[in-house]
Amino acid sequence: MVSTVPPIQSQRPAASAAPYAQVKRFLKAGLASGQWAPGAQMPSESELVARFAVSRMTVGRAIRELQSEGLVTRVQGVGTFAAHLSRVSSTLTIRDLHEEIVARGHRHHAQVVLSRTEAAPLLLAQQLGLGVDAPVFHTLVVHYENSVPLQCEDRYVNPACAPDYLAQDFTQITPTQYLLGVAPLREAQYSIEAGPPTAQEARLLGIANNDPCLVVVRRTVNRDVPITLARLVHPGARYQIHGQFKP
Amino acid sequence: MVSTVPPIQSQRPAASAAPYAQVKRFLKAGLASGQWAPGAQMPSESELVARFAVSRMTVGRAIRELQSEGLVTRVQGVGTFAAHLSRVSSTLTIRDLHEEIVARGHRHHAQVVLSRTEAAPLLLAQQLGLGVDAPVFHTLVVHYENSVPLQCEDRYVNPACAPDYLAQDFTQITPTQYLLGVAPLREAQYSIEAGPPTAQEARLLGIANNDPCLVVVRRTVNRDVPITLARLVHPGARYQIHGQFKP
DNA sequence: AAAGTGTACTTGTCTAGACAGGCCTATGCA
DNA sequence: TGCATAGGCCTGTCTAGACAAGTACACTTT
Repeated sequence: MVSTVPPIQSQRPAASAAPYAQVKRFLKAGLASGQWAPGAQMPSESELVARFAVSRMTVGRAIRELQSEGLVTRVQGVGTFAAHLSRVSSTLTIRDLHEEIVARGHRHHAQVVLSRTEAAPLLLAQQLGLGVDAPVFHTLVVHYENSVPLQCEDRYVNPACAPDYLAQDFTQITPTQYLLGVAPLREAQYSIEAGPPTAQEARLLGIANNDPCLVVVRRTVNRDVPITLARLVHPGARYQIHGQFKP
Repeated sequence: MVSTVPPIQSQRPAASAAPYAQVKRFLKAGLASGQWAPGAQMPSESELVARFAVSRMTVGRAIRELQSEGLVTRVQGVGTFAAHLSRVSSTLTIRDLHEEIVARGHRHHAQVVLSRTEAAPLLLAQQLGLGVDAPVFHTLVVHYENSVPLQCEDRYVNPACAPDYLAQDFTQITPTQYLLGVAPLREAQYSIEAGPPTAQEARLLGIANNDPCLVVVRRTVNRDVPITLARLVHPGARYQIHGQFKP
């Protein structure tokens, strides 16, 4: 057996994390404690290099990650500054409803109310980049969590992107899941608002005509080709979006 | 004058971006075009090193940034894989309302309906980490955009975090702005839901008692000390949250 | 056949030094 | 006084090589 060369880089004790993570933690702690008020200048890279006895690449990575998290601002030639946290931003995730329900340990089932081809009226045609009266697929599916209606999914699909869309059994696979498999997602726009349900939605969801609903309208696009436009209506009393912001 | 050493690193032509950005762009383009379907294995670091004639640190940075954007998944010892975009996630930013209105080029003004100290009931005391019947600050402010009521801000504040809270003139500075200046923000939780306004909120917002409202409940925490609990009620017809997802 | 072993490949991380370029200020000259 | 310039400090980026550690697979041994 060949004798091994003594390791140049000592192995870290399990207790302490990677050096870049330590630097990052130090800076985060200072920001959280108010040591650097918003707008204040933070230690320069070379100061941190000296303090932690690591290379500049390492502190650079730590600071760059904080920057991408929006916690610090950097100006070339000037320095690094604690960011003004004037906005609370967090990653909002809109998951497929089936996934969400199953993750809660509940049963999900769906009821297909409508599944057919229609002629696109002007507004819809514009949204999907089609001509007026061009054929579009239209489905209306109600999703249940433990037998309670939770979402009314009114969806229009561009036939060019998913020609076999209407042939699917949407009690077995959600439209979202099917479309993600068929057309890679490139871009999505959504709006979240509160509003009344339509008469049909109220009936399908088992709520009153003036019960507030959380309405998510989502439009997905792939390489400038619109794929689908969906209106997801949830009874306000049964559905909330939760989020968290944590530096 | 001392003669300069010939540069080892050739300067880049202005047209092409930094090498790490080029690698990143190449990978993004492949993901967008469907060259690597979700779950498919992507080129390894060493392949990219050979293809782009750059160092491993450079391709590593490119891939790591894609990972932090959620576009790829990496497994040590195995490889890098195109991510399943099974969830549409985007950065949701809840901005201070004043900022938001001014950014739209509109006028903002506020009306202070209530500003006083109250004794915390049980549920509120729990949320703010106080004892039952401990004093809390309570403000109720209505925000207007171009003289139309847009938000009813019902807020409770932990006096320990902002002793001078009630002395502020909230027609001049929003509670959010003041609190951000006084107590560095460390953590926020929020929920978004649709619901009816209270009778008082309906009156203040000039809407009917059963008009749907978009309600954001936000709780902010600093180093395990709760700062404030806010209920922000918006008329459903006048306020929407917009978002976008773009790799 | 089952269990262990070695090896190749992959990502994860770090270093020491280098060049590039933006910004600020002190210095010197007109 | 006003302007131009030269340092000095800062971030932005890259390199070549190294060690660490996880995974997969073929091969050997029991």
